[in-house]
Formats: sequence, C-alpha cells, structure tokens
Amino acid sequence: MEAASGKSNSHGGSEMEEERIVLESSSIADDQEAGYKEDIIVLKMSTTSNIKGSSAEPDHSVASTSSSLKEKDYQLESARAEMGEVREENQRLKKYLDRITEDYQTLQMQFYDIQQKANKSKDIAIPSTIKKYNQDEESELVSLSLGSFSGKPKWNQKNDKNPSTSQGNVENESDGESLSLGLDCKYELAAKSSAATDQVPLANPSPGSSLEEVPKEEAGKTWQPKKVLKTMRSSAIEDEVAQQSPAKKARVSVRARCDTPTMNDGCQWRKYGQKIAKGNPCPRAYYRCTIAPSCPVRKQVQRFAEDISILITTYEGTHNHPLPMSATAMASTTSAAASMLLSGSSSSSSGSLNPSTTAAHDLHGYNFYLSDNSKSRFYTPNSSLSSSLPTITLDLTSNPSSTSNSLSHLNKFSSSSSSSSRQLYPSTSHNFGSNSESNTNISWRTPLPPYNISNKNQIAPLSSLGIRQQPLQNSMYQNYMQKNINPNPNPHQGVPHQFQPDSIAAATKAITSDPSFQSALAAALTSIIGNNSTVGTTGITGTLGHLKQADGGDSSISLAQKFKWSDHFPGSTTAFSIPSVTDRE
DNA sequence: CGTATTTGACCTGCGC
DNA sequence: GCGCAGGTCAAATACG
Repeated sequence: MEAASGKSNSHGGSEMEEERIVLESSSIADDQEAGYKEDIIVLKMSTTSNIKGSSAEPDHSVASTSSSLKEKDYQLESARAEMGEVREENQRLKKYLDRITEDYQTLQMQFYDIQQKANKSKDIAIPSTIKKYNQDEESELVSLSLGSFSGKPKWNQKNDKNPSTSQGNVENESDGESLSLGLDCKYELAAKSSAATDQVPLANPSPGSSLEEVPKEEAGKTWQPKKVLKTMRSSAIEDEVAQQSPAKKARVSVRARCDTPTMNDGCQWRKYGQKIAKGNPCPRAYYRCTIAPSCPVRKQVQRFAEDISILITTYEGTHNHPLPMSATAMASTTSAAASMLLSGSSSSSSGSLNPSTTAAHDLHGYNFYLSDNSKSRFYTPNSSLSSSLPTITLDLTSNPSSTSNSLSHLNKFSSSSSSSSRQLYPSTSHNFGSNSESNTNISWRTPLPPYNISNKNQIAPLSSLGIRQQPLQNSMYQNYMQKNINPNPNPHQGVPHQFQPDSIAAATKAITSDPSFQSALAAALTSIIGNNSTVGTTGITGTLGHLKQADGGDSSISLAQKFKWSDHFPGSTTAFSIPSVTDRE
C-alpha cells in the first residue's frame, strides 16, 4: 500500500481518480480494525473504479499517452491487489463477527433460560386468561425489536433468515411505517417457548404483517375506554386483569426542557383529565393515545416543580398500533427504556436493577433513573407520581456523565466486540444528556427556524454522539425535521415537532445501545462484508438498511430501509457514517 | 356540528 | 374505617 501510495504521489495529479483510489486504499490500512469502515471504503473503491472505467475513454481522447496508460494499469493492478487484501481482511472480520454473533446468541439463550426459570413459578399461578392479557399489556420478558416484528421472538429467528417472511414486510416498510425499523417493545412471556407462541399481541401481530395489522382482537384484550372499562372494573375476571398490572407495568418518564405545554412526540393524544398533584403547583395533565381507539398508552405531562422549563412526560403502556413516523423515535426510546426496566426488574441476575430500590444507571451514558417513585433521591416528577409502578426516567436535561464519543463506541463495538460475549450491554458512552453546557458542539443550538422554540431542548443528538458537527449534518437534521413536520397528519397538535431532537437522540441512543441492535449490526456488517456487491451507500446507513435482514428479513428490502433510515434518522445515519464523512473532508 | 378540552365528581388504592 | 391523593369519567364548554 505504501508503495502504491508513493507511486501515486510520484505519478502526479494527471489521473485524479486513480489517485483517489490509492489514497482511499491507504486509508484502509490505517483503519483495519474498523470493519465497517473498510467495507465502506472497499465499496467506494469499486465505485470509483467503475466511474473511472466509464470516464476513461473520454479522458483518453484528451491526453493519453502509452506511458500514462501503463501507469494507470499498474495502479489498477495495485489497487486490485489491495482490494484482494482488503477482501481477505473482510473475510476475517466476517468470521470474527460471526463468532461474536454466536456468542451473543448463546448469551441470549442463557439469559432467557434464567428468566424462564425465574418466572416459571409465577406463570403456574397465573390463569391462562390473565396470561394472555399479560401478553398484551405487560409481561416479564421484554425484548427490543429492531427491524420487523414477528410472531416469534426475534432472538430465535435472527439467524434463520426467512425470505418469505421478510418479503411480506417489504410493503410495510416502504410505506413510511418507520416503526418497523424502530425499536419497539415486544413483550413476551417468559414461557413463550412452551406456549406455542400465541403471543400475538401488541405491535407484534404476525410474522409477515408487521405493524400494519392493527390487531382488532386486541380491542377486547387491551385497555377499553370509558364504559367498557367501567364494566371491566366491575367484572371479577377483569379484576384479575387489573391485578397483574401494578407489578409489571413499567412507566417511562422523560424529562426534557420544553417551553410548550406538551412536548410533541409525534403521537396523537387526547387530554382526558387534569389534576393538581400534591407537592407541585403545576397541574398534571392526563393524555391517552388516540391514534387507535384501543391503544392503552397514556401519558402524564407535568412541569417540574423546581424548574418550570422542564417538562416531565410519563408514558405508560405500549402502542398496539402502527405509529406515525414522527412518533417512532419517542416510542422506541420509551420502549427501550421500559424494556430495560422490565428486564432489569424481572431478571434476578441483575441485582442492581432491583425495582424496590432506587438506582441510577448510566448505561451507555443514558441518564436512566430507576425508581420506586416514593423515595427516589434522583428524580421523580414529584413524589406523587403514582404508586408502585416501576418507573424509569430518561433525563434529557442534565449534563452527560461521560463524554466518550460514539466514534469510539463504534470502534469499540467493531474492534473490541470479542468481549461482548461477556457484556450484555457493551460499555458505551453515548451522551444523550442533552442540554449540556459543557457540550462543545454548539452548532445544534444554532437557530433551526422551526424548532428554535425549544432550543433548549435541542439536545444535539449528533454532538452528543460525539461527532463533529458539520453543516451537512445540520442540514440533514433540518431536512429531517422538515420532512417530519409536513407529513405529520396530526392537526390537533399545535405544537411543532420541537421534541424531535430529543426523541431522535434518545431513540438513536436506545437503538445503538441495545444489544439486539448490536447483534443486528454485527449481522448486518457480516452481510455487507459478505456482499461486496452492495453499491451506492456509505457507512452504516447501509448497515442499518440491513437490520431487517439481520432480524430475519432479506436484503432485497435493505435499500428502501436504507433510505428510510437516512431520511428519518439522519442523526444516527450521520453518526454511523462517520468514516465516509471524514473521508470526504 | 363534530371534535377537543375543561373541570367537577367519582372511583380506587394506600396509609394511618 | 377514614381521609388523602392519584387517576378517570363524562357533562359542559370551547373551538374550528
């Protein structure tokens, strides 16, 4: 490589594209550890080569001597040689990733074994009807689903890619159903394996249909509005249903700076009540999701007593319907947080996540506070925030506790993932803690016209990822925001999408820190490495596009998803595209 | 006129 | 059992 590079330099600048190939090849040598980057560069090389090939003939007519042609050939040769080396390296990395993925799968199985054992006794005592309800509402086991939803736990099907299944998802994914790409919470009974997978529920309708199916049957199983609920209350049977909730229902409290009465998370909410809670002069508003009549999700909105600018939004429940694109970020975030909480509380192995105590977690740099509400010393909206429901708080207002950047995270992920077999949550340090004044990446707070209302809330998702802020990224972000403002079919929410940055950031963080994501990422990288034919994409944008594949889909849809991701999550996309971004600078 | 919000009443759970 | 507080209902009201 060095030789090639030297030759390129000595050759002069007559063949710009040749030079570019060689330079990029040498950058491969610099970053051999970063498998994804290599792959990107390889793609870039081949692309560039193609470009060169197509443009070669016109160039020849201009100034082509035989010597320059020889030089060209030589450089082509060397470039090809390097490509071969890189391919070898890719193969090596591919095997490496396979091994990691296997390790991860093994760990997952062990994890579920443990949970199954822990929950088996409980399941025995629970009537089947309640069991079924639990599947709808809450349950012990929570999994984060990246990519498509399926009837089967995705853990099991992660590796057995089922083309037919994924084919069925293509349409769903291509019609703006971005949630299918987002993180969402899938609640699964621990005894899922034994129960012939009648765990249909929630956003988990059927293997092929993803979210598009609004489960009609669930209307009867999940929360029923108004009088129906009242009837349920009086019913002894449903009393049992009510009993199961308190212990297992998780709530996710999002704390963010917001100047508007309610932060716009993209969902459609209907206010159904308001109360002055004790200890807080600010009224607490109660909302329920109105996207689907049977949606059990509710949220409480209240201002923080000690800082009016902080809005506390507490989410409860899981959407049982497709979400608008703009709502997926927050839904994903809360789901991920809830899953953290639930898995933590249900897992006896994670002693630190005892729901009966208060604990603050800096997992992956999140400011996650688990609390039992009554004695939280970290934060609860106020002490009155509802009884005994375990609550996890996403603090999007405080300073991040650590400042590692995502680049290091990505590198860590790609380079040190051998240790991931031991880490359920590989240590990452994304700081979505938004509002950090110490954050050097101020550019996100530069006025973004439609969103400057909540500028305080513009938590610089990218900056928090530790990525250099580029004008490009800003514009991408703005594009994203604009795209999501316009298509929002919600005329009832007068509040602009001022919370999107938080949502995106948190969602991105949730996604990237989720083990399943990492597993999917690994699989995706593997698939990319295996398919050098992938063209026209850069960075993990392409990788994210393969998440579906990693989750049981096929690669034929990856392109559409790719664009989806890049459209909808420019933050994450840009974040993962670091190599290409830096390359082009 | 349809839909969303407001708000007082009511229900429920919990602690004493 | 009683009172308190959180949560919800539903009639009244506001709004487009």
